[in-house]
Amino acid sequence: MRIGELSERSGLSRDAIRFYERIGLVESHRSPNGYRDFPEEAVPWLDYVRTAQRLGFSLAEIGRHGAELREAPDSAAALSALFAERVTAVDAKIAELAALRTELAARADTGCPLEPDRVGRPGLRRR
Amino acid sequence: MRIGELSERSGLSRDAIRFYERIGLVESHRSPNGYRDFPEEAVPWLDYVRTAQRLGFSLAEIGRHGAELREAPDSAAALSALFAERVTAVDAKIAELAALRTELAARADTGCPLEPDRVGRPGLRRR
DNA sequence: GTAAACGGTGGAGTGCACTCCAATGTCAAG
DNA sequence: CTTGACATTGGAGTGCACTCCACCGTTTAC
Repeated sequence: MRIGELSERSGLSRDAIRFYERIGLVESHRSPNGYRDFPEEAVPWLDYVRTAQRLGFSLAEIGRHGAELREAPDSAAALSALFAERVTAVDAKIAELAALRTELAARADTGCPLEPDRVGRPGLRRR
Repeated sequence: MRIGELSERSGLSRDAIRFYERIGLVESHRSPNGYRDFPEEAVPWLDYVRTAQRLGFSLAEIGRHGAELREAPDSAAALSALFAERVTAVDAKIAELAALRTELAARADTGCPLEPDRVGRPGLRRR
């Protein structure tokens, strides 16, 4: 399909798609007239890209992930390991969010947010 | 405290703190010599800022909510409502991540990651 | 008293992820 | 054959969140 259709179906702008192509996040071949021709699979792929990106993964990470998968031997185990790694990263993010949620909920309870006194939970917080 | 101490205790660079001050995310008053003087509360506040930011909130969002909280009437209920709103936003993010996790885990299981419907292959082009 | 460490400012630069634009080419419909 | 929608390119611009720098003044340790 051409870029206009992919744009509509993926919800990304033409410019964004061309940008993604430039950085190697998506591929197309060219029709004889020079127009980009994208495969069907570009739609779910860009969908995945958007999701991962919205959830805090950079385009570089997403692209690296894709590249690793492509370069991995055909071993299903190797591929699974890469995904498992991603799952771990996502789990870590979820855990962080859960902690933030707790903090926020505690402040909502006390009604005593940033101003009056202590904001951070009392105790050790070092980095 | 001066900016160096705050930098160390918050884990943010001096430049970042000065930048935050410029955009109104943190406040200080000045010592007679012109040095910034930050209150103790700046430490937990910046801690909170970092956490929220790492988890996908923009500085603008963080600042907006901080401002709302500071400007809110003394009503604990109003403040609690604002925090409850944040909690809702965090919950939404967690839900999205959970969905991504499911997707990733499914692919890890099949060992057939981008393949079932052949995703447009990323061609690694480091620029 | 001097040197190091710390503080100040303004401004330029960086990396990311686009977005907009001008100039030009392609193609189907009227 | 023209019009209009769609495509191409390169390059400039945007917004965010810093980071680095030069050049200067202040404070502290010896």
